[in-house]
Amino acid sequence: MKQQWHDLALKHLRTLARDEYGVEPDAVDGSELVVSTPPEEKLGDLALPVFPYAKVFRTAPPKIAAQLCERVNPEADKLGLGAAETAGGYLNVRLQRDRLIEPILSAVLEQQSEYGRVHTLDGVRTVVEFSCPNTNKPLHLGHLRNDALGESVSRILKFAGAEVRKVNLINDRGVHICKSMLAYRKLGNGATPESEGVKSDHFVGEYYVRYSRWAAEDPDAEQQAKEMLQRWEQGDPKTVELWLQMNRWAIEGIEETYRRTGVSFDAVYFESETYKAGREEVLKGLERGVFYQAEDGAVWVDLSDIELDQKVLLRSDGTSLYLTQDIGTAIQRHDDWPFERMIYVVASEQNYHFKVLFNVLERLGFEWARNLYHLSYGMVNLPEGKMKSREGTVVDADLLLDKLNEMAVNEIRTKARESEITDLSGTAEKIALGALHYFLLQTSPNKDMIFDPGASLSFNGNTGPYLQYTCARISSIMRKAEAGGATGADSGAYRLPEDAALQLTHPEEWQLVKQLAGFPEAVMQAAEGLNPTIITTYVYDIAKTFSGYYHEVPVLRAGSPAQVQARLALAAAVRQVIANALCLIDVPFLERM
RNA sequence: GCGCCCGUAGCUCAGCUGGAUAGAGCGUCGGACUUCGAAUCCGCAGGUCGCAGGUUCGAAUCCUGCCGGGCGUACCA
Repeated sequence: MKQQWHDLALKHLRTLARDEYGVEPDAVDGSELVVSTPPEEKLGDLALPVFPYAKVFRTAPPKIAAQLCERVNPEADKLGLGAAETAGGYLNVRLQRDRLIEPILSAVLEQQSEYGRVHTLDGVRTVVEFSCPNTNKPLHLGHLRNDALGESVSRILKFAGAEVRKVNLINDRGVHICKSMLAYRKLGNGATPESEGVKSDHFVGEYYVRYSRWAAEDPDAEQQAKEMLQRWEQGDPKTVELWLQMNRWAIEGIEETYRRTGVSFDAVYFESETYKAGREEVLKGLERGVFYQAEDGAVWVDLSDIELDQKVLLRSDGTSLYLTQDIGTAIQRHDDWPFERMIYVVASEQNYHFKVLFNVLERLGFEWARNLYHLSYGMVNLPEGKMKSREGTVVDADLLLDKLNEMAVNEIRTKARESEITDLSGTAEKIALGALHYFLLQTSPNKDMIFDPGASLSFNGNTGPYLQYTCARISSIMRKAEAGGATGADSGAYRLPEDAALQLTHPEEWQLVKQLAGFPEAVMQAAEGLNPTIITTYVYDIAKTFSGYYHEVPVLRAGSPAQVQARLALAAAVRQVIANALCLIDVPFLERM
């Protein structure tokens, strides 16, 4: 509809240019003509500012708007596109409601969970890397932001047509991994997660903490950790065995958290398997003169031509670095599954690292390197400041979820809803997840955010549970309607009465229909900008409109059976779109809560 | 020092490629439950969009310079 108006207005703008101003139609730039929304409902549904053309026509904008209005209206009327009027330099359009309500609602009700799918990225093979945990401790709040972003962006890209492969990279080697191993060997006495009744990744994490305490008092600890890493790299059987055991514990625990949060991967890479892979590529590059070797044997790349520094790619002893390994994994991933784009969801502290990585890959001649993208996200801080592992202020993912769950249970009991739901803990868990993910995705990715446990765990206001509640209310209305048998509905498939447009004349009903129609565009924007915030804002807006609407307009007790049916169909459509949007931001949908 | 990012209401955040009077939530204050679920709704108050210039019909949005904060700038990851 926007596009139609754009084209129509542009066409007449061009004839106007020729007829009245002796300006070549081609001189009228269509990209200058934007279709926006008027600030107030009563001004119309669409707004087209004509200011940009004042200069070409050497005429005041209100006059251009008036002339354009006169020319555009007859055809708009003929096509059923509504009518335009002017307000200063704006051409405001009032759409023809009775011709739009029915097609928009039936599109939602027919396409159901597919409504909102767009094709802007059809077939684009895209790898999304996210999460990337260490195997020495459980996930924390920072990972939750990363996971929420990675999962949500992946779903959004898929919904925009892309072929998405979600990948994880487990950081399972290095001296930090050896630290928890060392502490376990010293202090573990053969304990296991089972024997202690502790979630297995937390069990491993405890030994990392114990190591830190020990190392604070014993300067020899660091040395011992390094020695253990050497033994690991040499393949010492006892070390490898311990490593395997502790990694299994860590990974099993972490996977449990993934299942809990609805996060999953199509492929998992292990640093222990890929850390050597970059070496060969670097050596090849050295041969071709892309890199150079220092006297001590270290291999360097000189990035001063693009105003970056010189970076080491291989240590003087020939071992790999983080950067080296990332070169290897990128190439390996492209071999495994030739992608067009790869998106790394990694915190902003690594901005520099990715600039270097992408540039080095380009220097090595991989043409796909130009389509690598670092989706950088800001730090998650606490009201008291940064999370510090040394000060024990790191917010543990599982504990946070437990706490949210507990609060949700209390809320359900306070509201006396316990008897209404069949699965208390399951429902509470979905509410907890909804609260968490919505909160994390509400802030634009590139910004740092403050996680205030008190405020963010609230279930009131602009929150995930508010959206779930809106859906639960609609579901409740629909259940009642079905029980009453007056709906013409069977199992949630709502038929739209033929005269729906005549029934839905309330201003908020038109507002809702317009919002429903706006969902595909929100998806497009979110996909283009790799930004779930577009979806969170969109879905809150429509939920808020609906909440206000059902407070003042009765659905089941509407004036006539036809109106009841029309309003039910509208409610069903709203619920459908909210559900579709919630799915994109990993907020569970609830029928009851 | 240099590089990148951020600075919008008391607090936490939206604000599409520049477009009409800058929006939410929380918090404060005041209203609405014999009526489709009050995890809701309605209303009041709250802003020199960090500061100063510039670009133009028009700037929270683009450019430059300051100020404040964050993160980098490892043969760590």
